[in-house]
Amino acid sequence: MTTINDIAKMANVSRTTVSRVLNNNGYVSEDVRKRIMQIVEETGYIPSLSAKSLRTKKSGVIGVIIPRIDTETASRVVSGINEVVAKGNFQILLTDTELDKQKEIEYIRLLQSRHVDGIILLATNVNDQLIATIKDVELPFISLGQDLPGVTSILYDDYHASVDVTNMLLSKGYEKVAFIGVSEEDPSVGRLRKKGYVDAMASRGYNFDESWIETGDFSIESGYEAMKKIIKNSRGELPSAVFVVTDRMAIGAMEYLREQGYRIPEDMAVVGIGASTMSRYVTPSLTTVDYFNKEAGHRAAELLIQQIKQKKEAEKFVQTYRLIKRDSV
Amino acid sequence: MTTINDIAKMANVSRTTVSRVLNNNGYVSEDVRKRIMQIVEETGYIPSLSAKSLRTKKSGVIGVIIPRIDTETASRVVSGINEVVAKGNFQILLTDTELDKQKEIEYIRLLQSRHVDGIILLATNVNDQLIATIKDVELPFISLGQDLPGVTSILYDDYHASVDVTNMLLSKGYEKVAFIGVSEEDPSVGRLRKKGYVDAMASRGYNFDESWIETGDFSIESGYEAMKKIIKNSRGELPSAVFVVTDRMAIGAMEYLREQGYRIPEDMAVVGIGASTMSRYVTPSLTTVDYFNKEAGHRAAELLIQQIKQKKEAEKFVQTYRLIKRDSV
DNA sequence: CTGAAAGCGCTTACAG
DNA sequence: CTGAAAGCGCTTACAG
Repeated sequence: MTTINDIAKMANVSRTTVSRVLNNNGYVSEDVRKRIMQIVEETGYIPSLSAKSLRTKKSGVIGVIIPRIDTETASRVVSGINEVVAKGNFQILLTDTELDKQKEIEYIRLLQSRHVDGIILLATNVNDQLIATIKDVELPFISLGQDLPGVTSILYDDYHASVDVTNMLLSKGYEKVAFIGVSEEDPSVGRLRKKGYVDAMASRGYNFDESWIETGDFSIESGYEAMKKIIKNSRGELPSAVFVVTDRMAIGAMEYLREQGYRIPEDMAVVGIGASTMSRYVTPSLTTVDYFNKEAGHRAAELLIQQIKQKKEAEKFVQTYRLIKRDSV
Repeated sequence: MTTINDIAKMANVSRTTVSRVLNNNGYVSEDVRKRIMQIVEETGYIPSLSAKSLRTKKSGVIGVIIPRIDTETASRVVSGINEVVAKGNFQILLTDTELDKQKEIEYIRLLQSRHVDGIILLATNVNDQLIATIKDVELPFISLGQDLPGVTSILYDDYHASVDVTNMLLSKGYEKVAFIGVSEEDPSVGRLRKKGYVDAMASRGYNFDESWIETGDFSIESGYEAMKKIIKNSRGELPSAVFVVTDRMAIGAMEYLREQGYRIPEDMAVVGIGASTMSRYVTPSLTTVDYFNKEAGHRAAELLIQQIKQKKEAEKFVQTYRLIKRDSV
């Protein structure tokens, strides 16, 4: 491999000078600059960023921790992050926890040892060990989607989105609204979205049966199963609508309803969250909430880069959302 | 930041010894090992992989170049790659060309400068500059989805899949098969899939009108537009089926057909390629071809890791595929 | 079983 | 405008 020393020798200068032209800083005579650039071209010399990073303490890499990359939400976010970091000449070191909580923690440590310049975490849960681990991180750190104490967090407005969805359903005359959520270990998707539903129902004075509430695990199949349980358990008192906290589970629920011959929305209205591509092309098209995941990714990346340039206090940002009304309601 | 020297001092040993216990090689007395591990725990010391990598010439990072991460195919592949590299304690440095050909080349160089241990490229086109760039790469290199000369390539069986789809349509009595492809700059998706269609039609003695062939750009909208053009241009001679080379474009085509009141498959059968999640939940469900993207990712990662351990000759692997028959035919 | 020394490929004061 | 020297944090023969 050719190194800076080889180039220096070939150009008859010191490696200091080569470094200067490569990084474009400090004075170098036009002559020398040209000579060096020539040689760099000819040899196809590629400087070692490991060495540079060891020396400068900056790697130009930002670490991203996601729960699963093969998910529309995550891939949109990563795409958004990438768009802005690429402009700043950063690359993404991607780690995928495959939904394993323990790995969130492992990867935080790993990314530090890899000397990334900053970390963006898409957490699926919040626990003491995670919080403790993050507290020790001295790098710029952004949490996306979960509110992590002491950490700059970009949040979706889960509570209000959920209230809005429920109210919308109620206003349209669907009084018996069922709910399919996820585990409350996930504060954002599990707890807040459920709380929005519960509060909206209560504040409007509507009762709901416990049998109308089921829990899935984000998969399409779990939405299908949850819907099945709701139908089975609600003898007599069939709900007239179901609010599902993710589009994928909503699609599963629709699948079950279709199989059983229920008409959507006449017999049962369905709403999801996520504005997945699928939500638009399914029949009937699914009413859902757009969380602007890509923009959230942009935001996260911008904030991280800002923090890399200049350390800041932890702040909280709440993203906007938009209800998309379609044919399933 | 605490370094290996700090640990050494605190433990009253040389950094050589610390290195030995950290890497678990060479003899170290049980006593000393324990003492060191203690201190490592207490201080939360995290070794610098940049330094290690500079010294050992191995980074434990593999570079992945994709055309767009927010695409089901790409995210499945990346997920597959990640599953196997993570087991080998590698991480992925992700670069997204955003469909810019020039960036494929830039990123190949960039990844080299970052001292990745190997590169997996998902190319969308094949040109001389790209081939020339790759030839100079001394790292283990795998191409996924395009046949790159001199490079180990994992290929989908585009030609035969395409022949099979066309024959299936023909056998079912759809004699007038239209085709929506992509630019032939993309040898796999553009050229081979089209060739399969053309050859199958010809070898069975079916004629097809040039107006039945349109080109899209992978987007749903482009499928919609292509379908519209086919319908508009084929006055009188309306095709009875359309073979679309990607699911997304097929969904777009279906959308147009539905809007115009054509029944699928009675008035027009539709087939895609990709086995996207959407293809299954759209109405009618879309007949498509499963390319097993995740498995392709596994394969790519396995081969790359093999090559990292031991340099090998370039080989070509053709993945299997499966026709999934559903309601759109 | 343990340590001193060299070196990986860079950058950056410092001096001229 | 240019260079010699130190140092970033590790690992690895080599010697004992």
